[in-house]
Amino acid sequence: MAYAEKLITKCNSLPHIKQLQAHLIITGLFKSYFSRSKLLDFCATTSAGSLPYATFIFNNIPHRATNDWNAIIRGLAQSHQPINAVAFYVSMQQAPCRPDALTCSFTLKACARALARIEALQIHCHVIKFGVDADVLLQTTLLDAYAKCWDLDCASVMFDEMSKRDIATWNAMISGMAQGNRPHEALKLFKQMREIGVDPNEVTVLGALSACSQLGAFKEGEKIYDYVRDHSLDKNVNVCNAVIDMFAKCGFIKKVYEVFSGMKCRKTIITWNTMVMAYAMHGDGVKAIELFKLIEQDGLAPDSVSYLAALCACNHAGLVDQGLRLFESMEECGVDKNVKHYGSVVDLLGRAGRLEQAYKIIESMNTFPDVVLWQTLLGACKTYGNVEMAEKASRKLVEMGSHSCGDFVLLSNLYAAHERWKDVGKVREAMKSRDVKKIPGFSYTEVGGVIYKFINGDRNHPNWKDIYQKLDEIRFRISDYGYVPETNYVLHDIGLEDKENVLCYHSEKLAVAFGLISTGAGVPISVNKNLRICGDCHIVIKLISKIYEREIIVRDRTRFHKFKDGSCSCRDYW
DNA sequence: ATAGGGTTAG
Repeated sequence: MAYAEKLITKCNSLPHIKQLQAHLIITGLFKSYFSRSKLLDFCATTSAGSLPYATFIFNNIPHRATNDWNAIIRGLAQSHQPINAVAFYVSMQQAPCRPDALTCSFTLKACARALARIEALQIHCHVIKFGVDADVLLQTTLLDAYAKCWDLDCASVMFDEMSKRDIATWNAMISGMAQGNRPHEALKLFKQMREIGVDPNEVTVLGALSACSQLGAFKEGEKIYDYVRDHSLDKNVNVCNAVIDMFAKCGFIKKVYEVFSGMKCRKTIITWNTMVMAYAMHGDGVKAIELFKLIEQDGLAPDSVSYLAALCACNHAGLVDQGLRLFESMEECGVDKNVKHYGSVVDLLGRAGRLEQAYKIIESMNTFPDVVLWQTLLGACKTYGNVEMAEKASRKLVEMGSHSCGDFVLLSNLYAAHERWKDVGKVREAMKSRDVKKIPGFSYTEVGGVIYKFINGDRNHPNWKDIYQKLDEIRFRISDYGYVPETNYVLHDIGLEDKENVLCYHSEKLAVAFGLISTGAGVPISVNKNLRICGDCHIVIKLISKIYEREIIVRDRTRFHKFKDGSCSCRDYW
């Protein structure tokens, strides 16, 4: 009775579904589980249906088949509470029917969304127990679930042990690596895949481009863009967005506009947001806001990310009042403010020294401020020497159980600057009593098509001695220009000499020194840092750009710094 | 019993 199944897909509201359900019951088709599960699946997984109603139907089925369970699990896996699918799967184990490959597939999808690694592992055992482990699709689902639950090592083992891999398998592994902060491995896999003759598709290049963005690997990125054009993958808007993002993060703002204006497919809000963010990162606030204003003309509505990008642009360009106006206009534009918008505006006001106003905005929030907000305010207090406000912010951070080293360093240094040594001691004690974590800083730089990674104080590079020697030379030469190390950025509890040493071997300095010794005169040096560039490095690199006559481009966590002739494109406002 | 499942940017 194929007509009933065809009718199901034509339903576009719950009353339609109910009518069809009534029809199935009257004609006796409800008992034939094919039509019934189709109805259930449609009701549980599409926007026309309703998961609660599907559950209601399910509960009224006297003899449930595997497919009935599958429909509900699939619906739950897509819901806001994917973990419920796992609970449902568990209760299915008591039912008379057996789970099949699809049951496992849907449940694994739920595990991936709920970041439930242990549960994914348990389903994996079931997959073997039920004898469906030879299924390539299911193996890929498993691999993807492990990767999404941050167990990339397990995902790799899955991948290595698979006897057959298709394009989706490669894609799952490449995107997994790219999204799991292992961009090197993502690119390695991408190359391997091409070597054995598997043709990347639009999903593959999305993962590979994302890896290039993270690494700032422009040579690799350009090659992928060539491939994209040769294979007409640029008719896919997602691919265009990823290409734009890649060029933006690799520093090629001109290319960004070229790709954007040459797009033949319809732009989405993500395209526009990527563009606004690109100009924000490059410190061109005016251009970013100009693009932001064009969004509506393109028939699209700015969303919360658009506003965040625009606020970020105001931040990086020091457009304080414009940013504030934008922030205040959000409500009437029907866009909800989230903690990131607040963070951005607190940063904006904080940098301008408007600390009281920033504090009031935090107080006015109807959601809980997060750690980052207080850290932002604390940073501004440090800059403007406001001890009282800094204590307020620090107290909040301590209450929230901060384990970040930077928070303690900021407060400690502020006390030290006001010679409140007792308080400095208290902060030191607090640091000892909790397990204060320091996120390791690292930098990438590309020389001759090879990407080198440097960690703070790193001696792993084969030429580390030359690099350190170069840094000594730099230290000597810049002191002629009146350079004094900005030891403010290091905790005041170690000797001055040690402090200078800690600063001197920051990963971005190592990368720049390596660039100086391994590239020819006048060749620009690009460095890519995972954290924000520190104040001392900022000063030193400005001087290097002057003394060594080199253009140095540093991309930090939030933006680009272009150093030339002793000054930086951020105009020391970042 | 029929079919359905995996990979996707800001």
